[in-house]
Amino acid sequence: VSQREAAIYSAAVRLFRDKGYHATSVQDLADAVGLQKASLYHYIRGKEDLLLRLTRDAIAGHLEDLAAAEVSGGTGRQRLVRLLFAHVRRICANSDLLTVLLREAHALSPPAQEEVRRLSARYQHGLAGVVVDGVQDGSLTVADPALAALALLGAVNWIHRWYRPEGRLSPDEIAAGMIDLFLHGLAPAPSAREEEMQE
Amino acid sequence: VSQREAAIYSAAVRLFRDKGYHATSVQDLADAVGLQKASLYHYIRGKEDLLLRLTRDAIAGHLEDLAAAEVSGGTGRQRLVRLLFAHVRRICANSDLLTVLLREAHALSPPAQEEVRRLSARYQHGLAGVVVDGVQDGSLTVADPALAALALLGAVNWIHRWYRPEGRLSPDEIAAGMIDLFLHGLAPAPSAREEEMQE
Amino acid sequence: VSQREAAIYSAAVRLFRDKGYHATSVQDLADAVGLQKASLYHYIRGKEDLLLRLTRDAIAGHLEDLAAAEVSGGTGRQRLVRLLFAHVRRICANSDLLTVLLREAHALSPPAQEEVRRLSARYQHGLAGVVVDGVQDGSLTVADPALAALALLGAVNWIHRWYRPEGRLSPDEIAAGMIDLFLHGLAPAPSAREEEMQE
Amino acid sequence: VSQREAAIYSAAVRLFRDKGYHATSVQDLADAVGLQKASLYHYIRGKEDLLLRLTRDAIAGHLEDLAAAEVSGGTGRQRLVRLLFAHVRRICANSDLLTVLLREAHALSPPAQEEVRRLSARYQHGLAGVVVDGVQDGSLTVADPALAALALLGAVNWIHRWYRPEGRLSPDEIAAGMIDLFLHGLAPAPSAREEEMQE
DNA sequence: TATGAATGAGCTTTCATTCAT
DNA sequence: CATGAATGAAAGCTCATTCAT
Repeated sequence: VSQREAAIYSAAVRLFRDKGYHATSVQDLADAVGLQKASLYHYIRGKEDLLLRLTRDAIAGHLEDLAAAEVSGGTGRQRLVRLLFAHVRRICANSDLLTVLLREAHALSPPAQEEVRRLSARYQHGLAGVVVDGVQDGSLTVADPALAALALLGAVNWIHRWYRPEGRLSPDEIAAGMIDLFLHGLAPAPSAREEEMQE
Repeated sequence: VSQREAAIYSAAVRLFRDKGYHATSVQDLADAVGLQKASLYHYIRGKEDLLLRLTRDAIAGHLEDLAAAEVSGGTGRQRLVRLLFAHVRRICANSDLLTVLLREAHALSPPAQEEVRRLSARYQHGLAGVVVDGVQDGSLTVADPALAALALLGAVNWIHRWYRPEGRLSPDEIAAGMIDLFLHGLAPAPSAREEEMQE
Repeated sequence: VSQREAAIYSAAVRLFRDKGYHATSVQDLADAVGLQKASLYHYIRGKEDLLLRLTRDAIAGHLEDLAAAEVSGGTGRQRLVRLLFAHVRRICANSDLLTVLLREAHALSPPAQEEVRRLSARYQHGLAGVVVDGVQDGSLTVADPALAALALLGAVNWIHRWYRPEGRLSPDEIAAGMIDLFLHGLAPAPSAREEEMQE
Repeated sequence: VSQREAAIYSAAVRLFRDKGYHATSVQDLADAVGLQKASLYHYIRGKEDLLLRLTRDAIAGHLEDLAAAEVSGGTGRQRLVRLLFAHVRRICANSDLLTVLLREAHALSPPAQEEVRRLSARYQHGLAGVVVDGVQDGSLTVADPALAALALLGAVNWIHRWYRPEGRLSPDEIAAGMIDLFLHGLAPAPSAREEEMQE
């Protein structure tokens, strides 16, 4: 990737994040990198292709984290903790990119959407697999691992909507706080599970 | 609200959800309700106004749930459980609407976005307040209530991305499962918190 | 003409004058008279017909003035003075109407424009005729009566662009001042005509 | 200004003059210059901007004439004669442009209208100033110079409504005829001013 | 007499993309 | 590599008018 290409990608992330994919015109992109509209087409195939690449890159990073966690040693719980840390760090470092991924993927063509969906599902299943591992090796206890994985994913992905670099908590503090919550819950030590189930 | 207006609103929710706000043309909306484009303008002020109304309605429902939970009796934990149940039920019943709210709100004009942001913040703070209540009355134990509220919100809002009415779990089962997870965590009985913090 | 019709006409004059014919919507007219758009059509045949009637009325007034002047006695100069007084008074009393006539007549259909053109020409020729009368009876001296009539017409019609009821001069003062100017000119007593002709 | 821009401007003048600003669509303009609608927008910012430029240009020409007359030597009367000649020539050469200026300026946005009004007022005051100069140096005699300036302006601006290049009088003949009229008036040599004042 | 609903035609403008230079 | 010019398509919206009630 040339320098120009990198500039185009990062401008695209920022613009798509700020204005949205559809509201960002090719002219906006050209202005942001100091080129004419037509010149952009030496570097990109088209506006949608640009979004697709961004989207793919975003997921690819998370899949790398997943792979690293999967091959790392220790109990399932330890691997889950490592994965969540990596996930939160990546989100905080690239929150614009995740915003674009989650908000604009539906602007892609059906086949591209399908690809994104497949890659996302792979990550989700990997995460669930780590939870299952923890259950099997006794380091985790959970009634519905798939549901737990979805809850975890939602909680951490939501971070991109509120995280601010200058905020109260650093990425690692956010990760630690969430992991603590997920592992030990909100209830004080021994609790009667029955009562709160009835609304 | 006349019958036509209701038809327009529900068509808008479905179309905005399926194709996205920008990719849905006024012509699409007109076709969906069997009117000419121009006739739509007897019922709506414009496309963006339609989105704004939808968005407001979506948040208003959740704010009603919040108010109901706040005035309900019992411990903070009990109120939190009630609120989460209501939240999950509402999301599952109107998942398209939440999708539109979360995905398309940025297409609104700056003042409208600000309004949405303000209303959303009110809900978030209300949720956090319930958690704080629980901590104060001893029914909940949590280090960072604000962070916990964000985690809860993320986990339950994420549901709109995967919930299918015909799926394995009913809305109440989803709510019960998530609440169980949030209250008791993934870790088996007593746990040493220190170790897992180091990645 | 019913009261409603009169209200519609006067609202139309005001709106056409303020916003222009094309920029005035039927909705604007309806709002101005407190009716619904559709109800207006009980009183008017259509928007253009409304403009045509206004236009015809405007010229008709001036043609009445012309007829009155023509049958009045005295020298041509006296009749010219009377006509100009009447013209200025009418313009000042109805400056909005003249604005609409002069500015918006071209929005009419070709046949309607032709009618307006014909009526206007009749007035112009009548005015020129009075000038010719004055030349023939010795009360006026002018090289090119037709040109003089056009100059007079331009000067007095221009009044609608600057006259304000609250202004420095009353309509009669304006008329008197202009007539004085037209009759005696700007040059001091005897003047050498040759020099200023060469630029 | 490129050739295309010039073609667009002149087409706009002709079309706005023939059909009026509102009745001229961007499609009409595009057809007139042999481009697609969208291509026009490489040369103009928008339809109203086009009108504004035309309008500004129209006044600018007259203001140049004014400046030239003001710095020219001789008596006030001589300068007035020069200015009127220039004015008439310009109107006859560009009568379409003046038609657009006078008839369509009200279609501009309020700020643009204000600009046009200001520039027009500058010309009017300049003309009145020349008349005042003539009064002060004794070359002109007039009771109300401001009123006289308005009368002159009306008479000459009216020309755009009747001038035809193939007509009986050339622009210079029109100018000479009008100037003669304005300087010496219609009344034969000695005249009793009182009588004609009473209607 | 009054109107809510409806509409076909048209508007100005923006868009992503192509191509000759 | 870069770009000015060009374009087909489509966008959101407004319009004057009609008509059943």
